[in-house]
Amino acid sequence: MSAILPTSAEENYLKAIFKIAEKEPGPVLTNALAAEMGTSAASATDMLKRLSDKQLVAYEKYRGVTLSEAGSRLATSLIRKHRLWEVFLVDKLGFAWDEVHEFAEQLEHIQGENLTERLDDFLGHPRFDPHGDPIPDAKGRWQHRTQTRLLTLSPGQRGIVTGVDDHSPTFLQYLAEMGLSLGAELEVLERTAYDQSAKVRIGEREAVLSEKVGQNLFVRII
Amino acid sequence: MSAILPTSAEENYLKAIFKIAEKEPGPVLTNALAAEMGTSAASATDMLKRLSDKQLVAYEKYRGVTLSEAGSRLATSLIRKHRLWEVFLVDKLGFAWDEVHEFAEQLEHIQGENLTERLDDFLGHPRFDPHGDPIPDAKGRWQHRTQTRLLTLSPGQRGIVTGVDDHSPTFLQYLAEMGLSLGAELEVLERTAYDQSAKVRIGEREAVLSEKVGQNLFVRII
DNA sequence: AAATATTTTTAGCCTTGACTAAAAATAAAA
DNA sequence: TTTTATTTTTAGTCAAGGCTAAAAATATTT
Ligand SMILES: [Mn+2]
Ligand SMILES: [Mn+2]
Ligand SMILES: [Mn+2]
Ligand SMILES: [Mn+2]
Repeated sequence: MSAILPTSAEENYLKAIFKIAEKEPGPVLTNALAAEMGTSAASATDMLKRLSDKQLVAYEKYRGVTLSEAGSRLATSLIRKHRLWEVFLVDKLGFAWDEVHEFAEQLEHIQGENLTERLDDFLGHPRFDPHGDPIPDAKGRWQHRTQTRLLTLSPGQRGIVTGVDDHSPTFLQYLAEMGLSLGAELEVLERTAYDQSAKVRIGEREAVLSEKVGQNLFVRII
Repeated sequence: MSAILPTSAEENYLKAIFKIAEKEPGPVLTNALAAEMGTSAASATDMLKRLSDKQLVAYEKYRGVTLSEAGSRLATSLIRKHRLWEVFLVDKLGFAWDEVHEFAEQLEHIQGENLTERLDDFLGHPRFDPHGDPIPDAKGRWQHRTQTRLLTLSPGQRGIVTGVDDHSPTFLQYLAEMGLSLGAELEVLERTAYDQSAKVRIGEREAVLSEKVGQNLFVRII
């Protein structure tokens, strides 16, 4: 029983199912999957049949889909590869954190013996990617970390930037311009009750961050 | 006129045409291309029509095919990427020279702005890949080098290993076991007229190399 | 409970890149 | 110069992964 290799398209769907189920536990619905993949619902249904045939998901018509053990392992491995390649692109090739996603989206599908483990060695076994997302280890175990949205901090509280909940290049570029890279220290000085915007100190600078920013930026309180 | 990106399959065919034409100048025949690609002649004909539609080749039914200017640029760029990734895999990830081809066959197709140039910078602008093959520069210019087959050396002549004409893992592994890596020094001690085998000194060791090895190993005479 | 709205699946079509078998063109031999 | 052999192309088929439009199932209102 030589488990045939999944195609890149299959891998991408598995990853999408994993990500949706992570935020919203329970079966993943066809429309949510299609939206995440940027395809039609009909295409998603097609793919779900293929993944079901390959035992990578448990799919019940009209009821949604969940990953099988094998599907979950594959999705986790894909996320591991994606994030390791992102570390490579930023740490070794010098790309900015908003430039690496599309590359990693391709690189995660490179197949072959030992590549991931050698890359991991070369990078020094990073535990988080350039966006602060955890990198599962070779056995699929996840790092756990307590982080909170900047929005929850009250005036006087300080934090270290640990991640983002919006990975769009525009948001990442905006953060970089504000000096809000991973590891940056900030302190909430004031919060406006009306719109939840916050005046913050970032290193030496002061700035006002909107509710939207507060919602999408993770910090560890110090 | 936004030149649509070629698919991976198209790129592989272009590279195959380039490689055949390199050894055997003139139009490349369908059967030769199919053999190089490991596909049927019918599939090659199909692809030649697609490549011709995209102006990447000049194809005349029954007469063979040659690369257009655009096709030649693409093939050269693909070879550049392939060889740079091979350098990465050997120099940075620590793979052996017989392990990297299949990875590079996939990595060469990764698309996106600046990746190749950043990789080239990171690797220190290597001019040859782990098999001694030249890496064209960003403008598609080729390095030139005088090398000769080991077979042509007479007893008493010494050489430095500069490349191979057979890239099969078995040959590459055999050479590594014999101490014949790139840069290794050797001296021909005797040659047997009957079968063209040669007794050689490799560093401290002595060994007998067959005609087949002599034919597939390139050296620079010193 | 019926009617309506939403979600999901099915049906039918398309492109890419394979394949085999048959036909046509070209090359080699008699 | 015919005949035969080889090479190449065409014709027809398939699977993957998309699409749109129509049908069916499920959920929500009235
Ligand atoms: Mn991907
Ligand atoms: Mn990331
Ligand atoms: Mn390739
Ligand atoms: Mn090589």
